[in-house]
Amino acid sequence: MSEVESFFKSAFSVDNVIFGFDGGELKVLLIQRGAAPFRGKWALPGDLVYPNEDLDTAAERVLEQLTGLRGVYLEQVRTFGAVDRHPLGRVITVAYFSLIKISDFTLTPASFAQSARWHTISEVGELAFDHNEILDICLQRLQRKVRNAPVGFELLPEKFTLTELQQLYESVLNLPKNKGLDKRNFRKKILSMNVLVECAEMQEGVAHRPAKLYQFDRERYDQFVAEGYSFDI
Amino acid sequence: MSEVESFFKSAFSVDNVIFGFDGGELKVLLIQRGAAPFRGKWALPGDLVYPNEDLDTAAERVLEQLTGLRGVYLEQVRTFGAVDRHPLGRVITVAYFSLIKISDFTLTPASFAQSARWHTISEVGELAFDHNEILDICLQRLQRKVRNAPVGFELLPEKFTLTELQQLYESVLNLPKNKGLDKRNFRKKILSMNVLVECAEMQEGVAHRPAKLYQFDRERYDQFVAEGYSFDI
DNA sequence: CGGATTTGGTGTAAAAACAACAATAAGCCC
DNA sequence: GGGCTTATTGTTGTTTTTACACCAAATCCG
Repeated sequence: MSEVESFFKSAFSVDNVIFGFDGGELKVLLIQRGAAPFRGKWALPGDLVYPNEDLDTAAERVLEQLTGLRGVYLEQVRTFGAVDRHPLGRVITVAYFSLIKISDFTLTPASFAQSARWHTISEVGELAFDHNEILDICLQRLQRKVRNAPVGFELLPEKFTLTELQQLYESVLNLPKNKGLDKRNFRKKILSMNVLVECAEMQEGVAHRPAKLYQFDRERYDQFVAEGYSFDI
Repeated sequence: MSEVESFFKSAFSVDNVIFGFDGGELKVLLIQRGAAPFRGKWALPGDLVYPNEDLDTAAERVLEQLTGLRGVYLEQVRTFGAVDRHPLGRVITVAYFSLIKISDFTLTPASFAQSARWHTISEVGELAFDHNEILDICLQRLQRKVRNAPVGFELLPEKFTLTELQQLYESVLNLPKNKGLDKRNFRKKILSMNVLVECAEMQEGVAHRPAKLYQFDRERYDQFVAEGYSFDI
């Protein structure tokens, strides 16, 4: 223990809250710890930052090693630095959240090794370290962010239906099933922003009337932003 | 240099963007560096975090040592950790901003020693390290925050006029003098929130019609928040 | 003392945004 | 074809936002 203590005299790490959206629900990717402390407990994926590595790079690395994904949405949220947050020494951690299209997620050797698994937010139990607090803060940040920036699309496939988009918002914002958003008003609002383009294709393989597919038009959005527009739901 | 290098092998610091409001303008408190690197350059007040000190505590300490103030508004903003941000080694820094009533500010020995001085935002030149970037990010954060939380009052004296409050918003949000907020609409909006109470006193010593003084009623605000209200300007 | 100067304080009407609400359409399954 | 399931669409009343101009109260100065 004392060697470990000396190694951990003062270090910094990144932890990554990886959100995904599947089956109409917001999920978070957790790993099961294989070593002490908190062996066997679920935790946020994270790692120490290498001496010659930028913080963002470290967060990207953690994400890529676990999911195989690069270039996805990643945002720093806050740094957690309580003196006693790590039982083996002083470790402050910089928390990030990332948004991935869950269908792109592929199991990597690291995800096997760490028994990574998607958890519905509500079914997350007691996590290692202060990871419950970190998850909580990151979720709040996502909830704010999704309302004033078009980041929701990062969680959906390229082409999606308006119903899927609405379910995404209801799930992220944790709105009760019945007391959710009004379908007509939601469509009116999102379409009036002019950042969605209608694809030629329709939904396939469903046992009911197929819906139109839409895509987010980032170029047009960027142009609106340059003109002073601000996304708001 | 090499001893310094070994000391700075890996460390973390806090930097504090201290905002004040005076003469109708938003100001930031900077210090002039007395030692290398960047000797003589203006910089944000900051310090290394002690081994047994929480991050927030370190930020409070930096603030108190420089201004003599405790218990003022303080918020963590972001952590800056580019590998080369500090010329002598790896130092990541956690940026905070704080809001103080500039009239409460008293020069401490530390402020003399560090030649602390208030700078108007627009007249801030090139700062040490990556402090221009930090200042910029913190200012953006303040601009967002001031619109959806009642933090503006932290910059004003206990009792203030509605004109002062409006000037505060215009200054923080950097609105052009003439194309600012509409006086009537601003008053209507802020008063309709019911979080200001009219004092019995009036403004004194002005060479024109004196204005009513108001106070922010935090209790009432907290109660509204508990009921689901959200501040928004 | 009276007029000039300066800032404080107030209301209304038009436009836009928001909220509430339900009936028809299009495909699949049998 | 009939039943099932989800998709799609408009209107109306209410609230919120915006735009806009005049009188009031105090000091200053002649």
